[in-house]
Amino acid sequence: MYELLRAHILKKIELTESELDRMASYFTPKRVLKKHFLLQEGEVGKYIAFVDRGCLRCYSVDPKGEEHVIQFAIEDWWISDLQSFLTGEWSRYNIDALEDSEVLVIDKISRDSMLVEIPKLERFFRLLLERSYIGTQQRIECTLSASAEDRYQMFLKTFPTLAQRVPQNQIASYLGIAPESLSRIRKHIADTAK
Amino acid sequence: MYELLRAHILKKIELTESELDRMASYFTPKRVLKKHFLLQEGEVGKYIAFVDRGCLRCYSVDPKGEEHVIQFAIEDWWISDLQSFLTGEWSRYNIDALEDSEVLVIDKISRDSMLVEIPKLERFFRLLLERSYIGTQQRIECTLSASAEDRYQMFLKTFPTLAQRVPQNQIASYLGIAPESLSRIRKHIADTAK
DNA sequence: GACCTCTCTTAACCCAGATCAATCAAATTT
DNA sequence: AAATTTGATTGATCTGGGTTAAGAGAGGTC
Repeated sequence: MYELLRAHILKKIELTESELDRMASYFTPKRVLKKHFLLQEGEVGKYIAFVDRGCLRCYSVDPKGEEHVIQFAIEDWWISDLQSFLTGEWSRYNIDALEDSEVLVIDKISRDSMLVEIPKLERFFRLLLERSYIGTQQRIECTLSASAEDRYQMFLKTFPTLAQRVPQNQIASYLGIAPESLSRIRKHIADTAK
Repeated sequence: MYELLRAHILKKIELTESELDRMASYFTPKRVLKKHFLLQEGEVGKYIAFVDRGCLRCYSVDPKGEEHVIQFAIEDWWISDLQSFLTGEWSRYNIDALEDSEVLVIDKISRDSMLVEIPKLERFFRLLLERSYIGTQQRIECTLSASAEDRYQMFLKTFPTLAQRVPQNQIASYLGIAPESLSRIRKHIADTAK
């Protein structure tokens, strides 16, 4: 089950077979069933997880008890509370599975050792972060400048697969709109199309 | 004028004097006067800039002609259109100076050479990106869960210096609210306080 | 000192999207 | 298969913040 991870890394940097093997040996497979947690608010985010199969989300719960989806992750994506992972602070986020999932996790000590043993991976993680950073920045731009309907349209375009797999109310939460509003927006799009 | 940059890097990684010198030699000082541009929409973002003195902003202009501030940068911060810089695509952003500023810029070819010559800097940029990514993710969480007033309060807390230096309408744009609304919010805060 | 230009404030009105409430459909559980 | 839970839809109503418009300081510039 390390095949996807190996391929994922080779897309960004070059590693020898033996480096790939040593890299893989730092990761531990973990099964996360639907509605089970990989991380709960108040814990320390021990792991960074690579999704081998399934779908997870990272979300916060505000004082009113409302959930807000920070991030989704399906196959070939990473998910974690990076802040908690890096600083050792308690997490303000929850990460749970929207489908039965299998992930490969690595803890901080292992990752640090791995980066020392295989310094080429520094580059991999820099590239990965560059992409992630660009993604979040685009999401910010989007919320600053576009209407709820436009944001939904962009979501469909950017993440067509996710849009199929994830419940509508979760997408609404990710976009920062009420589920009822998303329902109306979808109706409006459907009406306009025909 | 490389002192601030040297100190900035030493805060995250260890470099020898000679490595610091070689690092600094890759950067070029550049003066950007108030209202002048470091990058304009449609150009390719050639540089990553480290702010030595002054204050700049990165913003997009939407189809209605409205500006949306993506990022501010003052002394000891970095500013760029990372997407354009990395991919070579045309930028959708503008970067201009809100005050007369001095920055240290590095282009892509130089940065790549620098990273090859001083691989320890891979780590520096990874750490820098980790912080930036965490920051943007927190900003997203904030827009998803907090009211305009709460977002402004958090801004004041997180960036007390910026709040002093930057015009109110720019802060409003950064927070995704109309300048008139921010004015009302400030009045409300003042009224509540006394 | 008169004249711009920018930024901020205030007030009246408006609207996109939230909230509340009821219903329906489709999974899950028992 | 009946009962329960979960997610989606629809309608009615409300509201935070947008929009428009007008005026007021505060620098700059001639």
